Amino acid sequence: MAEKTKIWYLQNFNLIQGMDESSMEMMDQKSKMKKSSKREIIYFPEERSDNIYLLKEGKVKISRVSEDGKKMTLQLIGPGEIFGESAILGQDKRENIAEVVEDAVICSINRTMFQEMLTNNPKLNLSINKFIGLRIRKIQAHVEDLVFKDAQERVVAFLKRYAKTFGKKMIDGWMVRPFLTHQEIADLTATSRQTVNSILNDLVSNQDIKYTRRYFQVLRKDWI
Amino acid sequence: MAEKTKIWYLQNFNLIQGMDESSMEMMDQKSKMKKSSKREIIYFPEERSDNIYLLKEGKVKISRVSEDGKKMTLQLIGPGEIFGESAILGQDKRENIAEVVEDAVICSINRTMFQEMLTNNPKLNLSINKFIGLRIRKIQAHVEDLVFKDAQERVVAFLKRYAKTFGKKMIDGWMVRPFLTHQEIADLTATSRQTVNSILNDLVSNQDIKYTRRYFQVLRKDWI
DNA sequence: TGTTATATGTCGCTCTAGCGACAGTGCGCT
DNA sequence: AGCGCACTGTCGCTAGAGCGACATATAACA
Repeated sequence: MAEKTKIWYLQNFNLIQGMDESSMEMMDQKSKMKKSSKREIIYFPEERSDNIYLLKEGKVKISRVSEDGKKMTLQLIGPGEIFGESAILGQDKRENIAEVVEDAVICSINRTMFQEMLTNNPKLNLSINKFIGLRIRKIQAHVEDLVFKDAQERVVAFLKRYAKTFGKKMIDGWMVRPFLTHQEIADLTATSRQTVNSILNDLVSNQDIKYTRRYFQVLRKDWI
Repeated sequence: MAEKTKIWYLQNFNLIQGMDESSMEMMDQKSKMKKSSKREIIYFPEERSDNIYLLKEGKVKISRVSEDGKKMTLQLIGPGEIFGESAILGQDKRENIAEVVEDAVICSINRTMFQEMLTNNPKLNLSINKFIGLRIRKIQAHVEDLVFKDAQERVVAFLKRYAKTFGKKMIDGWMVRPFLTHQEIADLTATSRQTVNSILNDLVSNQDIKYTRRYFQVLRKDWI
């Protein structure tokens, strides 16, 4: 893997900004960059949490399965985000599944190594804390949605977030490509496939959104 | 406030174990200890996150209110636990409400001060990270419950946790005192007062639990 | 100890949304 | 081009649980 590219990637993580030169170099040397294609699993539940990951390109889905086999998606990770951070939060075993849902470039760093960098870089530590705080707030928002919002509101809230996180601004609204299947949205919003279907159709006929399998577009200006 | 007591309290926080002597002393000098009685509010939403808190005695409820005024309790904090940790996670304003629900002794530490201690004490940092990880896992478990469990299962799961966290082992099962009102349990489990009522009655007639306003007791051995 | 406020118990109505079933559609692969 | 599979669309049934209403019990406080 070309070193130049790797450093370029690294620098584009804002949390890396806090690092000093030597750590930066260490990070570059010690991290491994790898391409992973759709459906590849980065880690399973019960696996040891040995690494933390930086997602450079693509999308990764963090999910978990209940005892009776039901699926729930916790979050979608986009380019520039960290995942598997439980490794540095004192969790020895994974509880979630990390699966590549769009061809990805992922950088992995050994847990101990990262720990070490943290203690040597108060600034990096600060950035990481900020990131963790953000993550907590996201999960809490998830809880809030589940408690306060009905199915329709949850799906709409998700679509807004999806467009904001992964979309690009176009002349006629925000655009994301590709789009998800109804089932995937159902898993993300704790609803059923059929419910997602009817909600999406309502939104389309209401001219709020437009979509095919290949893209998703928000038409309403006040959505984002 | 007697200094002896304060130090004793501090030492009983396992996360404090990682600190060196001087930080320990600093913590002791710089932290403020205060008694707060039921219904007192420690912080409100929108307030600046200037402190983090250690709860020494009593119980504190972390909750939030939705735009349309509905309440949701996020967690109950017990003796020996930290709360308000968002202050060191890059969150400038509170999003939750912290309210004393049982007469409490609370120690508060300035955010900047704590930050400083963190950078000087890698071990303390590690402990804090562990604690944060635990908190994240708890919130995720909350999400999982909301998605996978029905009302009855959520209430039962909560009661188990409640007994385990706050209870003492007696001859005939785990005992907590005092108990909560049905409404409080409803807020904690995202159900309604009436539903909690009927579930609790079922559990009582099933000899799983026993309770009055003053205490709560788990009779089934396999619950904990 | 009486009075008031708060908590509990119970009923029945209503509505959301999950689920099975099955038909229709279109994407991808050879 | 054609076939098959995965995704989408629709319907109707049903269970879970929220909610209002009201009666009763218990605590709190003067």
